[in-house]
Order: sequence, then structure tokens, then C-alpha cells
Amino acid sequence: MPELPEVETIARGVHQRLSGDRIVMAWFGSHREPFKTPPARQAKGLEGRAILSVHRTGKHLVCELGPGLPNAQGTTSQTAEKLISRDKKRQGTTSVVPKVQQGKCGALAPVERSSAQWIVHLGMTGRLLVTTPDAPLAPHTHARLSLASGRELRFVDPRRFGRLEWRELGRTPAFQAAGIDPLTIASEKFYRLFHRPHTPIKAALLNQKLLSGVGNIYADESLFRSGIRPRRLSGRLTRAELEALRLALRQVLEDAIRLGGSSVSDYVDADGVRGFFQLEHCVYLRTGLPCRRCQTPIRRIELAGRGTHYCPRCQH
DNA sequence: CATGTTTCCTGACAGC
DNA sequence: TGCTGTCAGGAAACAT
Repeated sequence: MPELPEVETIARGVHQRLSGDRIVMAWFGSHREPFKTPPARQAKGLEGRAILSVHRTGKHLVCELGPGLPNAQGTTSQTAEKLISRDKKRQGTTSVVPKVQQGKCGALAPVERSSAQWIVHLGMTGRLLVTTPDAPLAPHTHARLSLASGRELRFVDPRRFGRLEWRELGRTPAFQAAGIDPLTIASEKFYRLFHRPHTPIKAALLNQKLLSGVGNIYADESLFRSGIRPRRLSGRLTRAELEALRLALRQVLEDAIRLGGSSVSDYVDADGVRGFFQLEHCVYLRTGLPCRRCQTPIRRIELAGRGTHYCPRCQH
């Protein structure tokens, strides 16, 4: 299931391959979920747009899109053309705004300001794949974006817990995560955030309004690495314990990103490649197996409706 | 208000 | 073999 490290891996892969490309045509194959914005409106909005960049916010993938300009082949669809002319009339100022980006080596590159966003949440089983147009179509493919480069970006999601959302900036505010990014949260902020007297620490870790990006795997793994039992009430943890947890969480997420994420269930990155962090798991899905640190069998309980794994000897 | 519970959805797998 | 039942879970909706 894609959590922060998996989404980060996919975002980097898609960004590397697709930034600078342009969406020629958008196809949406299902009329029900997973659409947060009606599919027809998403298709209209996406066609003709340049992909400026792709990045991760919490567990969401955000594609920053340029204004809808005619594509290289001159095959811009009617819907896209309508959108372009309307945009030009409405607000010429936000169309192309040349900006200067200060690179690390002092290089200057013109940067277009994003005028729209396509936001992808992968849910449990969502996959975002860069393919050739003739690649066999996986079952449960809900979206196909054909690109000026001749490739396709596909969204596949068997369980349909994923969500696709379209935002036209100016009309709608830019996407923001509800909580704070666990990779960058400061010590004091983390301490105050988790000072909740009635919430088990694991439930708090999973709450996306507090931190954005932690799911079941990395909640269990960070609690093991900091030696804290999942049922402990977060407000009763000491300052030292919460600091240990913050550092363990950051480390486990960074390690996982380095290994391309955890491939449990059927997670793959934008090229269909599996991650390797599942080999480093200490407790997640290791019920009954000996603890890597003390050999005590890993215990499984249910907490906040989720399978929860911990070592009864290493975690207090 | 802050927690806990249910719901959505399909594939994988166990057991008969 | 093929059927049924159970389980997995992110986050919204609903209940306590």
C-alpha cells in the first residue's frame, strides 16, 4: 500500500520522465469512483496542458500543469481549445509568467507558474504507470493520458480506494496537505502535536490531520524502532520518547525512500519496478516470527481498525 | 469536540 | 476443481 516513501518514489519517477511533456488526450474509463472531480471535467482540463512538475504532498501525488496551449501536432481537441481561449480572455496575466529560478550552481532557468493541478491519491492499490500506448491494458485501468512524446500515463486501481482530483488554480486554491510532513517536522512541534491525552500513539500517527504520509507499515515500524508500544496514550509519552519516535519515523521513511519503498500487496513504481524496503521490516506482517533484535515472537493486535504488529519485549 | 466504528472495493488465500 | 468465507486497509461518513 502506498505510503509516503512509495508515493515519493513514484513522484520522482513520474517527474523525471514526464516533466516537460504535454497531455494530448485524456481518457477516463469508469463512471463511478475514483473521481473526486467529474471525469469529463478532468479530461477537458487536462487536455493540452504541459506537465511542469510532479511532486508528493503527504500521500498525494500532485502534477503541476501549465496553461493549456495547443500541442506540437496541432491536434488540440475542441474542449482544450475552448479552455485556452477562455483562459486568455479571463486572465492573461496568469498564462505564462516567466520566472527566474535560482539553481544551486547559479544557473538561471525560466519556470512557468502552475495554472492547474491534477491530484492523484493511490489509496490501497492504486498505481501510476508510464507506458507505451501499445502496452497491454491492465484490468481496472481508470485513466489514460496520452502524451505529446507518444507515451501514456496510466492510473490503475483494482480496489478503487484511490482518488483523482482536478483543480484549476485561481478558481480553486492550490492543494495543501492537512497535516505536517513527518520528514521535516521540528522537535517542539512534534511534541505539541502529539500531546493528546486520550489517543493511542499509533492512532495519532495514522491521523493525517496531524502528520501527512504515515500509514500502517511505517507507524508499526517507527514504533518498534523507538521501543514504544502502539497502545500507549500519546499524551502520556515523555518528551524523550516522543523525540525518539520522531527521529525513528524520519529515519525509517528516509531508509524506505532510499530502497524504493515497500512492495507488499502489489506496489510498483512508475516503471513497474518493485521496492525493497519490505526486506527491512522488523514487525509489519511478521506475526509469530522471531523479533530481529531479541527473538521473541512478534505479536499482532487490532488497533484503530488496523492490524498492528509489535515486539512485546522490545517495546514498552 | 474528540474518538471509535462502519463503509467502500476486489484479490488473495484457506478450507472444504 | 470450484465454491464460500475471511481478511487486507485509507479516509470519508456516521455514531458515540
